[in-house]
Amino acid sequence: MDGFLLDVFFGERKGEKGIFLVVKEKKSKKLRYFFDASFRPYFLLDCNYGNLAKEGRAGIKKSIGKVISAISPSQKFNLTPIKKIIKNVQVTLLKIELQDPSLVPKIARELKKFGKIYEYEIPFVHRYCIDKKIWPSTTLSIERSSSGLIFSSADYPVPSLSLLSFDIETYNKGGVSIPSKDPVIMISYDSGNEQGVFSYGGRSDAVISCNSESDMIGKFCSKIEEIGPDIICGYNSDGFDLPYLLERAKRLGTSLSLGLEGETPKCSSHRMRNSCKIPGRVHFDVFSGVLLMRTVGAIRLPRLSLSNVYAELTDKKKVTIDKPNIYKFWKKGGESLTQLATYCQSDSSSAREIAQIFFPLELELSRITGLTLFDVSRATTGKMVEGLLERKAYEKGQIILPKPSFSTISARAQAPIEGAFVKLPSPGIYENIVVFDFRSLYPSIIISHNIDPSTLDPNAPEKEAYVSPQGHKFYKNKKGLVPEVLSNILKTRFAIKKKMEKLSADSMEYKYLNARQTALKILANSFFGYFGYARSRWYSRECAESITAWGRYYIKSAIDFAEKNGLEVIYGDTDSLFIRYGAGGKEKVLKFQSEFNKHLPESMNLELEAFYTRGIFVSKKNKKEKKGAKKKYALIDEKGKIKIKGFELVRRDWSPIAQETQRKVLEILLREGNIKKAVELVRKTVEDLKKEKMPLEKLIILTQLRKKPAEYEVKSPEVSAFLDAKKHGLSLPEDSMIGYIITSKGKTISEKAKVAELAKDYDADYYINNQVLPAVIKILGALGYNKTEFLNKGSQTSLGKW
DNA sequence: GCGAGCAGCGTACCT
DNA sequence: ACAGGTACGCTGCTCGCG
Repeated sequence: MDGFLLDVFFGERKGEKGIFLVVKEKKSKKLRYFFDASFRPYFLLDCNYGNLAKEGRAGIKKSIGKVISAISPSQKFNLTPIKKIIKNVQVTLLKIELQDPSLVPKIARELKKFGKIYEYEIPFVHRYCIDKKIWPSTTLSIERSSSGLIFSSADYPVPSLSLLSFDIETYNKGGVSIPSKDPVIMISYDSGNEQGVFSYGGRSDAVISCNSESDMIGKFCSKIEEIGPDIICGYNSDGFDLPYLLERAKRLGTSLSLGLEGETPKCSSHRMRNSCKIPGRVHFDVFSGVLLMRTVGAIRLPRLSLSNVYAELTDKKKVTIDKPNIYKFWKKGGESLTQLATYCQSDSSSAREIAQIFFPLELELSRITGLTLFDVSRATTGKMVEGLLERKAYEKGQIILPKPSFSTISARAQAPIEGAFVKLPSPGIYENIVVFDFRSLYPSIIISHNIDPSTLDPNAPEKEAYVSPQGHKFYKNKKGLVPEVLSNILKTRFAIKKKMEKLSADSMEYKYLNARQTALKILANSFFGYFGYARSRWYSRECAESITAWGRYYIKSAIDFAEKNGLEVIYGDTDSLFIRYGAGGKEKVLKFQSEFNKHLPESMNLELEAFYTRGIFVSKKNKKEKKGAKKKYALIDEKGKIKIKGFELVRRDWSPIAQETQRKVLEILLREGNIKKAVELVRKTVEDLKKEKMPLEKLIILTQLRKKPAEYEVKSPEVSAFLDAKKHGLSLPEDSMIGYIITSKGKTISEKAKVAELAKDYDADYYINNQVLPAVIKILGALGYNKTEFLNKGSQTSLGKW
């Protein structure tokens, strides 16, 4: 049978316990389960197998037997020798096969006394896929034999997968809905071809009327079964919709059969995060896709609410509703119910739209890493790298390194490695700037110097090794695991990019390739972090610090080389350098680039990022020494496009009025170079603030509380605003974004800070002197505009400080 | 008792 | 729960002075 491997999970169904594969059959295009109970979980023991006497073996068997008889007496086990490479040396280990995966870590720990244990904490589903050499989210052929399932590759394209989104509304009279008492009042879905809203109680043409909550849940489940989607998605459905529905169904004594063949979702909670499987389909929580986008820097939003994310990704506004009154809309019925239905439907539809944007990327990440779609969509980049390395290590016959112990993790975390180099800029405004950067600096360093724990050897002869700036040696000949995996990733990505050049950007092929190259890029950029990640299996301090040391070496070499060629390097950070060039200087900088590239290893390259007509660097604030500020600059390119980094206006913890004023000042200076106009603008803003006519929403400062309020040592304005709000009976979730305004009442700034909902006025002096002026003064200062000038022409009071 | 100066906390940014 | 480098506001302390 040919099909697409949608999911692999371990569980129990119809009395059968084991591995289930969920496959979309090629012919029927239908989903079906394949059950395989033949594969045994196992771990490895390094007990000096070659010299293991009979008594030793008997001792091991006895120990295993002891644990088994205490927990699960009917369990069988099996011992066989197996060869693995540990640190470049082939050794024979004892493979201990068991029946129940949950016994693996327990028995492994018991056998520690006989030697070092390995591969006892590999998730069973992943273990199965690795050993069976099957890749989730790919097509394959399956045959059933007496000894379980047999796989071979099937060469046909990935079928299109159907995606249905849903959303629920809950009764919320008491503020936050509590699943033990507040019913689900509405459910909507969108499959692309079909939308619908279920509700009960009131009547409206916009809803399919149900008799009760449980009738509604039943009708929803029937609809899912009828449509039979491959993927079910929602927004934060791991954290809210599915656990809520499950709890309601349980209380109502009804089933929530959203899975294939009536299976019900299974929710589990792991380290604060909840996840819900829907057996036989893939439950894709769009929110986890959003989190991934945030970690790779693709989106940056103060709040990751559905409406914010939707607006950011599609440039469209979503229907909204007065959320605290949702229960009233429902109760009222009629037009109100229609309104609520429209809102609920729009939540489903926008979640689906976002899911469609992310899905191709998630699919490729799954295909590349070998993690299931379910797992990869919930994985951090560290988990993805780990999954891929586990597989590749197995393919090469290498041992999968163990997870570090708690004490190892904390020891690693306490000794951070030295990072990148940042060149100190001189404050000022510059004309004609060119920016060069090393694309994929760290990945290319890893490849060109064969950096890997297995190639690291302090005793390597200098001739046979790459020697890092601190003297770590890496063998040149035998290719390391990470360099090998990484160079395949980069090669593939390069080939894809080349292919894309010939395609039109709106073709299906282009979109698919773009998702694939993005997935490869995300992975490539994660390997360095994984070496230095305290919880990493392949952690290597030497590798991580060699990478950054070589990184510093290369960027400094580029700067030196440029300066030796008479060029002025004004700034550089990690892998980039900013050069000022004079009249006719374009050829000169391009010549520098090509000359410099001749000195680099093959896989490394300094590339031209862009030419800029003007740029501004400022000095640091509140420091006596007039040093330039790093990681803060504004540039305008030859097409008039402005790029701003690090300034207050890109930081959400500054008020919109300060951000807006700073943006306008930078724009005026970059586009027109008109200082007077910029100063005039600032003065006008200050006047407006002083008249106390500034709308309050322009004064809201956003800050995230990253700890529980009680855990703070210092009572900062945002903490103080939170506590004040709580005193006023406002229910704000802990660990959330606080929007506050500095009001006029109070002595310290913290006392004056009130959450936006409670603020009635604002402290003009604070917004002038602590927000707007600090945001612009350094910029104007960089242009030789000094405070006396400001004082003379400026209006009295508030400018006095400057 | 009080303001200046500074260290440390804390957040959000850059690559 | 991928890395380190950096800016900078605010609180709360120390210190010197009266």
